[in-house]
Amino acid sequence: MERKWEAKLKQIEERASHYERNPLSPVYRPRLSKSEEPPSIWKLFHRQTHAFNFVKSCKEEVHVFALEYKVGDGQRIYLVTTYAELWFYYKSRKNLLHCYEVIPENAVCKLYFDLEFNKLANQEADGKKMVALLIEHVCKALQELYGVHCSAEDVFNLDSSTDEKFSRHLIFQLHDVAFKDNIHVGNFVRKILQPAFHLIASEDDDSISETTGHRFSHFPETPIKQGISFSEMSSDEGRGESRTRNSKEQERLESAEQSSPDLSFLVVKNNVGEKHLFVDFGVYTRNRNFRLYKSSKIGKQVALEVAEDNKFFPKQSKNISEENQYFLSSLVSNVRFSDTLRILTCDTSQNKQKRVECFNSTRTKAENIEGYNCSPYPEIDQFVRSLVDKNGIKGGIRRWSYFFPEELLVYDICKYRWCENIGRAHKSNNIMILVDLKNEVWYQKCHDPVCKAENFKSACFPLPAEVSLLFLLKEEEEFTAAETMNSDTQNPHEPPSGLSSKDAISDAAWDSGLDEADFVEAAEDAELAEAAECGLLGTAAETLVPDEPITQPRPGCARCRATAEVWMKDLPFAHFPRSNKTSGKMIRMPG
DNA sequence: CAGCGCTACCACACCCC
DNA sequence: GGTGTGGTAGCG
Repeated sequence: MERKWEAKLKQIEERASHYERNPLSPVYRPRLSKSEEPPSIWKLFHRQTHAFNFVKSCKEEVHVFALEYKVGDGQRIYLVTTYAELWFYYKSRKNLLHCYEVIPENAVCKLYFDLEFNKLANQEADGKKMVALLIEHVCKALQELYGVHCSAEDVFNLDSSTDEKFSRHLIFQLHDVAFKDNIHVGNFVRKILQPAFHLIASEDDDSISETTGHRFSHFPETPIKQGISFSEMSSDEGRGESRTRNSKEQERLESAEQSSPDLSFLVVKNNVGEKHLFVDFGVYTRNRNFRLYKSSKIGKQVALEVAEDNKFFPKQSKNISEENQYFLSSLVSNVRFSDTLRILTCDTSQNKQKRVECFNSTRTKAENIEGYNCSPYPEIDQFVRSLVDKNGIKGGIRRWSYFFPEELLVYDICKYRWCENIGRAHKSNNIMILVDLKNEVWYQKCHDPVCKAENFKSACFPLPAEVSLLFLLKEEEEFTAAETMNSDTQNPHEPPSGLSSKDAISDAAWDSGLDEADFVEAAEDAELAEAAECGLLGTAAETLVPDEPITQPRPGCARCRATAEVWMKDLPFAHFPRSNKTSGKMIRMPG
């Protein structure tokens, strides 16, 4: 034990001395680029939190993907890149064979399903018919609960079946509609399939896998909110309009309750004969990994492909191939903000209860409901509150939504209605404050139909220093600069001298997105063939970004700035998505 | 050196009748 | 015996 410790200590000292001999170049030297091409972003991380922290610090629109790399134990590493760059390397299907989208917690996303049953245990089951019936039921539910119209033509239907197992993914391509996050999707799915739980519970008490409510109805509970619409004229809560909407909902609910749908087609048996549902409810958890279109599980051959009975066909585009369109459609968290987008929510009854209690306990204070209407960025919430607390009017945050692609936080404001467009407060329409985390600016839009019609967007104002990522990072850099290990960054592609070859490879993987030539070369290297087989583009598992930073950020360079992800991990803004277990500072939303 | 986020299950403590 | 709690194996 002691010897091990001494060896570690010696290793650290050696490394420290190396960094002293090779101090960090103070000047930022951009990498040589062929033309005006956007820079490559291709980074691998062992830890999901590090990957998300890197995303936060990246100016470009990047996403986290999980790659399986070890047969058997399902171990994964995390890749951060753009959709376009991933597709560039991914499309040939010679590499990156086992990729998963990480559906970021708290991010707006599409409605999706994972469906499966054992064919041997359910020989009479007609999978295609079950899918069609499910889609029909879901569309009906969307119509009745949210007034959202859709059909089987809006459902991207992916098949991953084998001889043993029927397996599908459904990704709903709703028009200008999405869910607040995948937890809300899960609540919605559980809600609309509750009669099926009853079916299992009544027939077989041993295999209840989900707790159920006591009411036996079609869609047992109306969501507490119907989702704000960024387009509709709305939404003074508790006043005339929302009351009108609520009574409409009541009508929908009542008509739904008159007849209970037959969901018996959802009941299947597992390989030991226990009853289960065709729908997998385990896929609605935070940061869920969801297998990509054309990826297979490691150790298996079968990839997700367009199902025979798929009825969704993406729009033709000049610039984007059909396959790429399918790929983009399959991505659950690929939802961009737009003025006309509606965000659906679906709370559990427990959360509703909490919300009511919270509201009752704080309403006398006429304050915001702390803890519920807070985003995972408390500093930014506070700043937004300060923006809407002027001229004796204390506005509040009614709700927030997060759009991962643009890193955009959209705050719906209550009480405070001052609109820059008309130079006064709106009489009946609320405003929005949008915080663009990428560009560190905020601006105002509003729900007023006239302002919307002219696509009004206020001027952009910089976020104040205290909530700016740059500021926090700079402080942290100054703090750590003296004691941080430096390395030679003269050429990002050239590993620091004096390190082991293993470290050298690490550095290359650490610092660069492979360009096409690199990629081909790497993939053809016989020694790396196995790793390539695992889909790692020739960067074997041990060549990943280590937890310790080897390069230090170069001031002014967005990409290099980002490599400080390790230093960032304890900063407040880094706790979104949720930070790792050890920090435990993340405010988790109820539920 | 190295995944993550759950849920079901178990052991145990504590309480009450 | 009922209920709450804390740890963990194992699943997706």
